[in-house]
Formats: sequence, structure tokens, C-alpha cells
Amino acid sequence: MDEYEIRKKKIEKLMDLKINPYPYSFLRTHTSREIKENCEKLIENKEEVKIAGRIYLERDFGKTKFYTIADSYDKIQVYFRKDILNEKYELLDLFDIGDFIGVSGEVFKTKTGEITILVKDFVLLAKSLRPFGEKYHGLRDVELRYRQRYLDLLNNEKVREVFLKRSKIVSLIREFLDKKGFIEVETPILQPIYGGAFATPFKTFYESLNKEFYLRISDELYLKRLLIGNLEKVYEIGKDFRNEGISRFHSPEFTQIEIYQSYADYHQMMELFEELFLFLVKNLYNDDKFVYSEKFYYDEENQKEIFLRIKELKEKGIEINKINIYYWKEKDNEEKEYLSLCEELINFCKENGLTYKEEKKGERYWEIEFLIKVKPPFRRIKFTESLKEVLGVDILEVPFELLKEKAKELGIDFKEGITKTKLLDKLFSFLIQRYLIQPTFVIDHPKITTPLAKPHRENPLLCERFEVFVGGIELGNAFSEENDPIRQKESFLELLKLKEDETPLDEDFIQALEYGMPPSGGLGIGIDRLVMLLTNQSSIREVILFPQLKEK
RNA sequence: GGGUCGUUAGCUCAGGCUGGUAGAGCACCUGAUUUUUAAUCAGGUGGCCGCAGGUUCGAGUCCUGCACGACCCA
Repeated sequence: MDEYEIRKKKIEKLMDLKINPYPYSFLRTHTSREIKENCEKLIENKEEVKIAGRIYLERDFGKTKFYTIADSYDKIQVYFRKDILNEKYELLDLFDIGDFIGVSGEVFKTKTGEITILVKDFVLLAKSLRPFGEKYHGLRDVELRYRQRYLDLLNNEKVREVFLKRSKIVSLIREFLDKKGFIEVETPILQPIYGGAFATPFKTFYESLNKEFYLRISDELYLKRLLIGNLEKVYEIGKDFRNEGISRFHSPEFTQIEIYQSYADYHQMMELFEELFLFLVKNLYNDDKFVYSEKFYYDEENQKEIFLRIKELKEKGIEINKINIYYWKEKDNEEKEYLSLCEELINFCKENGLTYKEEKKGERYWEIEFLIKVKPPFRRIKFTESLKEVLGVDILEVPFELLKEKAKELGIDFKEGITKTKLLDKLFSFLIQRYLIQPTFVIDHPKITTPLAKPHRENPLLCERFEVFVGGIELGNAFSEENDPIRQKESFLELLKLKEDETPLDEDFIQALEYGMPPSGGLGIGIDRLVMLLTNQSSIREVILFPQLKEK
């Protein structure tokens, strides 16, 4: 008989005893955290407390039992004694790890000092039929962790922390913007024409309108319509959808915030970002710096990669906080191959004057750790000039063909039909982006890449745009927004003609612009990536509760 | 789409190179145990070794294909 059957039998026994295994509610007086925070007072007053939670661990001594139970806030120990509970004590035989229970009793400290509740009475709140995991190692199988995230949340404290932090980040963003007088709005996710970015959309069919619709790839064109309607400062936090590849940094369904401010240009949006980012970091870390690291999992290729990466970072003068080396077992019991690779890395660190730290972590990987310093104003570098520095040619002047040749020389792979915009993007991420560890604005992109930005006031071949990078991750994108309806239409049509973009022309948006849009700054920030950075996660799936996986 | 690695008990992992009756810890069951902290002690149950083929007297192990996942590249 397997565990599932055994637990079902226990439910039958409970029913025989007229005990409902799934009752309706339980009124607790405290959460586990509240008990721990107020324990001295509770012990002194011998106050009766009621708490509820899930049984996590069980230690059975025959006539007494200890359970560790967990609620949303913390874990707390409860203590059952047969001489207090009498015949009701036998009921505990029908309880299992994973069950929800409610207990009432007095708080005390055990001889080892652990805050514990001496149980006077208890009740089953929900029976669990399946065991949920392993008490020591937790749940490691990545696939199971994503497919059954509830088990991940139950087993892995670190995962809980990431998602609690995500929620905190989003509410801090709202707090920051609301205080500045921005209003939060909601615009359509189902759109008859998609726009505001270059991306392949998800298609759907709107039955009652009898028309093909798209899931939005961006909120931009609707939020601008609000600026036209004299809502001066607006923002929207929501899902956008791009029907493209999945990677460590890309999820087809992702969360973005877009912020628009009338009478501002991209310089003011940079200041807004600096202020917002500092606000987040200060509230999360109680400091103006935080740690972010690049991870290299144990596999032969990666082991070579880390040496190359450290070397190139040093060449570029980028400060490395330290190198972390993690072991699966105690160092003495580690596999020889891995140990010798670690030894090699340690020697390398010593030679290069890098500090390193060794630690048993239940996983084999190495980390390059950076200390990100959030001190406005952030560095600003110009897109074209940064590329000119490393390529030796001005991307605005050289013919496209020559640019392609340069890219090939550098070993960058691309398809023959690549657009100039995409090639520039590749060059940039290969040559520049990977070194943008400390907060950096990359500004003034070639006009052709960005139809929705105003041309640069000093050089019409450029536009007033910035992208912001931290930890090598692209966090956001912003413009002085184009508000000249005639020029806007022309640059849309130009792109269509050059086949740089296949986004259909949104006549309705052009018409809206014709009524007049104030000069405005707009800023989009990828929330998932921001959370990755602020929780030091290397995969976007680690900050999305339910990432899509193929069906098995 | 390409490359590398992985898939063994409910969970965490050995075994695989060199083919010969499927292993451990946790969980679970039985018993002991009135302050434990991954409690402890004694005994026990539990496997389509991801799926499908092939090689072989014999495959968890070798070969091929497929599925799913991770990482890297596009």
C-alpha cells in the first residue's frame, strides 16, 4: 500500500470518528511571526494563542510529539503531550506531514531556547494526500519546480524569498510613481493592430467582432493616446506578449511597466529612472549598493568560459567583487575532476589578485560577483561612439555591406537577410553590452532603429533615446517621444519600405497624434529582468511563478 | 533550429567507463522512546532504471530514434 492509499484510509478513519477532514475555517489569534515577535509578553501573560499552518516536520517520542508547522510568514514549533491532551492525543496518529492544522495553547521556551506552543487543543484543517518533498535537500528537479511551483514554494525558502521580493518591488514602484503624481491606467491587451515595438505578435480571434486580433507587444500607442487626452503622467504595469524565442532573458509572456510624462524629454526620464532605481535599492537593501553575480555551472565548456570572462573583464577595467566557488559536498569528498578545476581557478584568482570564497552549497558552480553601486548620475555613453571606439568605423557612415564584413570578422553569426537594425543590435550586445555592469545609460541611437523617438535635436541621423543596463542586463528603453504626426507617419512608412519592420501602419494612432500630443518622455522597464537583477537570479524563469513548459 | 549534459523508489542521489539477481539517505509502515531541532534506536514495505527499437545467451549499463528538461549558441 503506498502513501496515498494510507492517507486515504486515514481520512476514512477520521470520518468514522465524525471528524471532518476538510472543515471551513479557523480563527487564529496570531501568525507564527507575531508569536515570535511578541513571545516575551505572551510567555509572561500565559496568554492563550491560536495559530494555523501546515505540518512540516514531526518528532515523535511516544507520549509527546513535536511538530514544526509553517504558515505564510514563518515556521514555529508546537508541542503535544499525552498527559495534557488525554485520549485526543491518539488522533495525532491520523495526521501526516503536509496536513494543515490549527492549535491553541500557551507559548513557552524549550530548554534549548526555541519558542514553542504547548498545545491545549488542536483541530485538523485540511488533510494532505501526497507527500510534498524531502526535508533536507528540498526539491531540486528544475522541471518539477516549474511544473509544480507550489511544491517549490513549500520546499525552497530561497524561492519564496524571490517571489516575495518581486511583489515588494512592484509595490515600491507604484508607491514611488503615485507619490510623484502619476496615475495608473489599464489599456487593451487585445488589440486590432499591434505596435510600439518590433516583435512578432500572438494572434487570436475576436468572435463577436468577427476579426483577427493580437495580444499586445507593447502598451505604447495607447498610453500616448492618453497624453493626447491631457492625462499628463501615466503608467501601466502589465503583461506584454512577443511570439519569439525563449531564453534566460526572454519570456514570450512578460511584465513591463511603461511610464509617460508630458513636457519631459529623455534627459528627464533618465533622472526619473535614476531616482526610481535608487529608491528600490535603498528600500530592498537598506543601502545604495547590492550584489549581482554571473553564474557558471559545472560543465567543461563553462569552466573555460569563466577564465575568458574574468580576463576580458579585467582588460576592460571592470571591478570584480569576488569569485565564489561552490561545492556539492564537503570539499574533502568532492569529485577529483571538479576539485582540480576549482584548484585551477583558485590559483588564477591568486595570480590576479582576486578575492575568492569557497562554500558548500549543494551545487557545483562558480560565480563572478559584482558590487553594483547605485550613485546617480549614472554613466552615459553614446551608442554610435561606443561602437566606433571598438569597431574603428562610424556605423552611420560605413555602407551596410562593410558593416556586415566587420561583423563576420568578429565571428558574429547572422543570416544574409538581416536588417541593419538587427545587425547593429547584435554588434552592440556582443561588443558593448556585456561590459555594462555598473548602471549605464546608452544614449542617442541611430534614427533608423527607432521610429517612435524624436530625431536628435543636434544630429538628425540620431534619435533621442536611451537604454539602461545594469549587470549586463538591458532593463529599460526610453525616448523623447515623437509627437510630429507627419514625421511619425513618414518614418513608419520608411521602415515598411525598407522591410526593417513589418508592423502594420496604425492610422488611428496617427490621427490621434494629429490632434496634438505634448512633448513627452516615455520609459519602459522590464519588470522580470529588474527582479532578476535585484534578486540575483540568472534565469527569467526563476522570477516568473508559472513559466510555460511543453506538455509532457 | 544546432551543440553539450540530464531523466533510476514519493524526494535527494549512487550504480553506467569495463553488460551478469536494482542500491543508499530522507519519507512511509511496525515497535521503543515525556524537551526534540535533518531527533535517535531496531525491523520492514516500496522500482516498466523517461518512451520505443536494436546489438547480445543476457541491457539500468552499449547503439539508434523519440519525448521532456537544463545550459550554451543561433
